[in-house]
Order: sequence, then C-alpha cells, then structure tokens
Amino acid sequence: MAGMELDDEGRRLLDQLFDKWSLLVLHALCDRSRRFSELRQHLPAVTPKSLTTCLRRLERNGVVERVVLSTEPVAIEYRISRLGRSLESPLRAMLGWVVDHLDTVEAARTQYDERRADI
Amino acid sequence: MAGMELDDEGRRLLDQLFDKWSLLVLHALCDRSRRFSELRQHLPAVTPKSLTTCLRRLERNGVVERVVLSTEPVAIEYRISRLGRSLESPLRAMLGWVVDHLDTVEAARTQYDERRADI
DNA sequence: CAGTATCCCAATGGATACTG
DNA sequence: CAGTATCCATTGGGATACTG
Repeated sequence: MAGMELDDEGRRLLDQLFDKWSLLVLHALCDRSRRFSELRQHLPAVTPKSLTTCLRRLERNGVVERVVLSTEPVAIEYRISRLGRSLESPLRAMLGWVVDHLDTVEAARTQYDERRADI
Repeated sequence: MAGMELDDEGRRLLDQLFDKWSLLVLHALCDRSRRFSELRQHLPAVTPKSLTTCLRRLERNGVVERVVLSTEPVAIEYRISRLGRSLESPLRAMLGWVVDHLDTVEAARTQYDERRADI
C-alpha cells in the first residue's frame, strides 16, 4: 500500500470516474451495451443533460465507446471498451462493498447522530 | 454482476465515499493512523475546512474513528475502523487501477480531443 | 431516438483569518 | 495543534423545453 502514491492527475481521474453517475453507468455497461434511452430507464433519476455529460467524459477517458450502428434507421449504442473492461473487477469490488455494508453504514450514522444529539 | 443493484441510498453512499478527498484520506489512514496536521501534509492541496468536512463524513459513515489520546497535552488522531478496514481491498483495487492505467487514459484523452479538433 | 439549449439553484470547495 | 468562521467563485446538476 505504501508505494502507491497518487499525484494530482490521478486524483482528478478519480473525480471523473467517481462523479455522480459514472460508476453506475459503467456498471450498467459492463452488463451489456445499451442505448441512451435504455440508460435513462436504468438510472431513473438522471437527466439527459447529466447523462450526456457523463457519457462524453467516460468516452474521453477511453472506458466507454459510442458506436453508431448502421441499421435503418441508425441506432447509437454505448459499450464498454477494453480499457473499461479492465475496470470491471475493481468496480465490482467497490459496488459490492457498498451493497454488503450499507446496513452497517446506516447504523453507524444513526449512532453518530444520536451521540451528537446528546450533547 | 446482474444481481447487484444499487438503490438511491447506495448511490448516495458512493457519493460520500468518493468525494474529492475521501478515497485519499482513507488510503492514507489504511497505511497508518494519522493526526490532522499529518493528513494536511500528506494531501497538500486540501484546506482545513475540506479536510474537516471529509473526516466528519467518514467518521459518521463509520469507516474512520477520531481518537483522543490521553497524552499531555492531548493529541487527536484519526484511524481506520474495522468497517473501514474492510474497504481497504476494494479501495486498493480502485486506486491501483488508476495508477496502472493513467497513461492509457491520458492517451485516450489526447486522441479524443484531436478527433474532435479535426471536425 | 438521441440528444442540445437555457435557466437557475444549491452545494462544493478554495482563500483567508481567527480561536480554545 | 486542531480545528471554526466567513466570504466568495465555480460548477454540478435539476427542470424544462426544444431539435435534427
């Protein structure tokens, strides 16, 4: 652990990977490629603007690809890139932790808040 | 992967774990307990206000503990909790990915920007 | 369908100074 | 040392409406 140092660039990349929607979009795309509207349905609270911003950023960082399918009419789908796929395992670990420990965290919060209220 | 769904609470927890400084603070504390001023030195760009906010939130979520040492004069140190320790492995995976792939990401960005500039 | 365009608000977080 | 207090600039992101 000691040898792994993150410079400022690294921290900014973390910011971009972990903004409000990115992890969830990535998670959805690891499962399978999806279209814009499918992502919107999958992430109910996201607005088109936020989703666009998020997708562009992930695309720019090379973890997601925007593919124009030459169907008729053309369809556009987003898929995970090879680079993005390499993120799947760390991502799963992280999301898995959240799912597994959400209850514990909630309990900790309650306890913390009560302690503060006592004072 | 399919079975792991994140509700809104989960997404908000992600937000709190992955805000601008939290991951780096956690990383630093996984290494060893540190005092406020040590953390400031370790994370050069953080202001005291931001660090406080971050620590309080991590404490509230139960992953960090604020310990008052009964030395003379008293010292305060922050240490990782048991719950926080369980985050270490996912955290390492995530930060490791960033360190390992930062160059690739940079290249992808350059490529993306150039393609856009062409148009 | 896959976005873009506007408007707007709340919150993040930086700079700085101060305190028990 | 370990913060708190203020002020302020930026921006992320929601709501909504519109478009090729």
